[in-house]
Amino acid sequence: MQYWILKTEPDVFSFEDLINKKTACWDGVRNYQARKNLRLMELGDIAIIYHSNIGKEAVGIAKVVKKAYQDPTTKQDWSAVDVVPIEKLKKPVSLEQMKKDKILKNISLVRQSRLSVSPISKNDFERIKTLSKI
DNA sequence: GCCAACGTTGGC
DNA sequence: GCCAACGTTGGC
Repeated sequence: MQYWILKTEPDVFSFEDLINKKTACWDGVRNYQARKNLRLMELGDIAIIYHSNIGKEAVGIAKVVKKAYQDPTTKQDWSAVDVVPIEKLKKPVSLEQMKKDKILKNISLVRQSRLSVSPISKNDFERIKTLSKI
């Protein structure tokens, strides 16, 4: 059981879009490190959805419902997974909050902002959940 | 819109 | 295989 952060630009695909679609194919990843992470995802793994550029905040939680398969948007060797929304965070957790937070300031989202799929610890996940309820 | 950080590409 | 040039991402 692993936790992840999935980053998306909300004007391209937002958490609201995910809620509306119910199931989304998480495709378009074109980064080897991110691909590696995608392929490590297991059924039932949990992902924080983070909005980059616009908002710059964690907005919701999703679950992996289909393991990595061929990205349908390309013939090249890239992977996609399917996710469903679990819950919308009551209060989004901003990047600024995470940077200031003792626990979260070292997560890869903060340290390596370009990586679109990255693992986080259960502890980090719980911390984000806690912050979203304050 | 700018720039820093990072990844990728291509010439040697 | 190295490294400079270039492209992309994302925060500010």
